[in-house]
Amino acid sequence: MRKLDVTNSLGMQVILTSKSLERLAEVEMKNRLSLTGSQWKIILALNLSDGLSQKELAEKIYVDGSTLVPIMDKMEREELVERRPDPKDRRNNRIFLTKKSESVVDSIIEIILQVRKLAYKGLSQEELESARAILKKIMDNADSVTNKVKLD
Amino acid sequence: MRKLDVTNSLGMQVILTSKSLERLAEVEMKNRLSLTGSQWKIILALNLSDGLSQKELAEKIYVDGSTLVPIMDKMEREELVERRPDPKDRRNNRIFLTKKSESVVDSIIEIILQVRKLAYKGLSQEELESARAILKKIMDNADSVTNKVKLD
DNA sequence: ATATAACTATTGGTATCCCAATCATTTGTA
DNA sequence: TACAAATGATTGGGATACCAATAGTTATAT
Repeated sequence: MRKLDVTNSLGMQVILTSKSLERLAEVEMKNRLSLTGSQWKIILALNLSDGLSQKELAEKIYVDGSTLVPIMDKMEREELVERRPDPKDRRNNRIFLTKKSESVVDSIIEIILQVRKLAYKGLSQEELESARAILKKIMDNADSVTNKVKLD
Repeated sequence: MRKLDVTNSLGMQVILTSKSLERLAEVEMKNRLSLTGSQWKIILALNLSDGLSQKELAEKIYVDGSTLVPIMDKMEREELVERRPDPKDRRNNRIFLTKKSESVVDSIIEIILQVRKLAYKGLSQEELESARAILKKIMDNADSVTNKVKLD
């Protein structure tokens, strides 16, 4: 019987660190802004480029289009976003931030900066940038196999 | 209105790379072994140390104890694991692999090695190890906050 | 111009995932 | 020893996530 300890592998470390970071951010976003894990990402994405279609938004936050549907339903009920029909192509929904969600953007950014400060303690800018570049390569390798992302 | 593009940050890259790797592994595990994302991790963990309690197993794969309950229910129905009462402490379930799950361990390991080969293409051992160490520090930083100290 | 293909959003089904609360058991303490 | 505190598994509630299939719309082919 072969044995393989994945505990100390890079792949597993990526997965575990991802969970840690998501948890850390989510605790603060929930306690201080009552936002869920995907809501703050969506608000930030729309703050950068309002009026994305649902498909474009899904790609930005890297989830399947169908995952976004119930999330948008809820955010619309909570008046955090607005779905408007695209006059040029009636298949599309165009998503826009509301005044209510725009008012929390600054707080979201503050929390993210605070999370970074905590998470990156004891690490240099060079280390962080080097890790980021390595992870980017790994993601591109993986995606090119899964075909999730077209190669530009 | 402040703007913050998290797209190219290390934190977001960790989260995205994690998703990419999980998807890549899951496609293979599902197509070839009909195993879900958590099932193969659980089988590997038990293959290293059979007879863990549910709590210990949850910690190994870094999920909440309650998350594990329906997963163990299903794996027990599918005869992939067995829950046995702990005679020394009747609060514990001790989890053991079945013959059926032991028979797929080698295939799981093969798939993981194959995934690594694909994902790490073009990267040196030094780069991989350096990235792993940096992520470990970040995880420890994040966990120390989530588990002990309050952010404010 | 019409049939077909491609595309966007949605639905239904299944699987994870967390937190808070609860039950049974064990440990710690007065 | 009795009784409170801690612990492990579970349940219930809410959220996220994928895939496959569908409806409606637009693009493309004959």
